[in-house]
Amino acid sequence: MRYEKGHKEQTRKRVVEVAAARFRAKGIEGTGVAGLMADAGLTHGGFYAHFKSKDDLVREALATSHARNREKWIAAIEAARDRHEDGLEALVRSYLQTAHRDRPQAGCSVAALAPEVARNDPKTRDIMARAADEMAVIIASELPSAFPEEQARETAYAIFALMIGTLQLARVTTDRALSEAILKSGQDAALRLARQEF
Amino acid sequence: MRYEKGHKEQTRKRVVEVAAARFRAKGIEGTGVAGLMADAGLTHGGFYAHFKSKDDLVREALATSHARNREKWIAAIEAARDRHEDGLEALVRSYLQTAHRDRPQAGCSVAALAPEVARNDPKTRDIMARAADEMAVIIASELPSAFPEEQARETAYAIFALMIGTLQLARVTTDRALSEAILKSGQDAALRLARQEF
DNA sequence: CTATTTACATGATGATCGTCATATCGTATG
DNA sequence: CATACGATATGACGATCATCATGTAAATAG
Repeated sequence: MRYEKGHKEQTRKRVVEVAAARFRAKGIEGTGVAGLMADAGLTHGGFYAHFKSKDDLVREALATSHARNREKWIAAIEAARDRHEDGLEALVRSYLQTAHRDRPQAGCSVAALAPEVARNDPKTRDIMARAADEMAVIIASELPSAFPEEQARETAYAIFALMIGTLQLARVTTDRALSEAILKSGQDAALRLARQEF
Repeated sequence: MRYEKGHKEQTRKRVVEVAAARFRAKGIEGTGVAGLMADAGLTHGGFYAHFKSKDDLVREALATSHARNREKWIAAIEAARDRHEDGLEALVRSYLQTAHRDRPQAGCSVAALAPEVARNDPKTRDIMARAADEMAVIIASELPSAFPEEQARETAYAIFALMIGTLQLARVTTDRALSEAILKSGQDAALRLARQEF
């Protein structure tokens, strides 16, 4: 064998990682296979030894982005717990912050790619739909216990929708002060939805 | 002159109209100049007699989509007023409905294109940012008068963010029942935000 | 009724797209 | 130490991309 054992697997992982970042930064259609491989330190030729198509990579990259973000969410909540603070508030403030707005390549794939994925095939849409559902489950688990279960799930989806919509509006807005204000509005509204009684 | 007076202007308008629909349906990068012109019943050659670049058309198409949607919003509110119903509720329910989810080509350009526009140049981003601001103004004007002005603007942005995020999640979700439930969650949450006291 | 004008068509530019066939070449294995 | 293997490179495929130079034809101006 030309390379050490496990080299191919490692390379594959690196390509998926690079892809996950580039898709979020430049869009799926905006990312070419050649540039992708170059970013991973390779040429375009080897691509199809790893993936059967670009769509195949798209699905894997979406799953990877989601897994990473999910970990961040859980970490943010647990860190808040350790400081005896509200988990959902920590999550919302961490999500709707300037750093997240300015670094889509490392951020939420739903906020960065939802409309583009919505135009994709059902298999790819399903990956993001499942990701969104998992996010909603996490949010629901941090809602005040006063929420009836059904209401919790619905409110969780609404809070997640508010989060991605707010991040997108903040990213579109060129006026820096207004963009910050939008992030803050989103934070406040999300927490109001979470704390609302029925 | 080869064609009657005003023919060129009419053609240009038709191209912008077709573009506004295609961008929302297939994305900006997903829409080629050739296909666009074919849709308008023309060949690709004449394109640059009308627009100095594709980016130029993108900006015009975004402005057109927004203007159309703004009219729809105002019409929905006024129709509700005539029936002595709440304008904002009518707006939210009209926006977060199955027909809008299933017809992005005729729907809100912010929900369909925000992340892609966020990656575009500032001039293009500004067009959408201004559109979003106008939508927020409309929402704010329909909020209960109990809202202090500053709070109204912020809540309006949050409601709009919730609306676009909800529509996107509903479009990604392949499970039809869940997609409907997401739309309903968004409706309820938006109205809760609107009716909340401070 | 002819000449001029101009909206659009034809066709080509070089770039980049996704995909694949084949060549290379270093290392693990014999 | 030689060899066979396999991970990646080279290079090409046809398609499509945005853009532009030039050709054509028809309606208006004279």
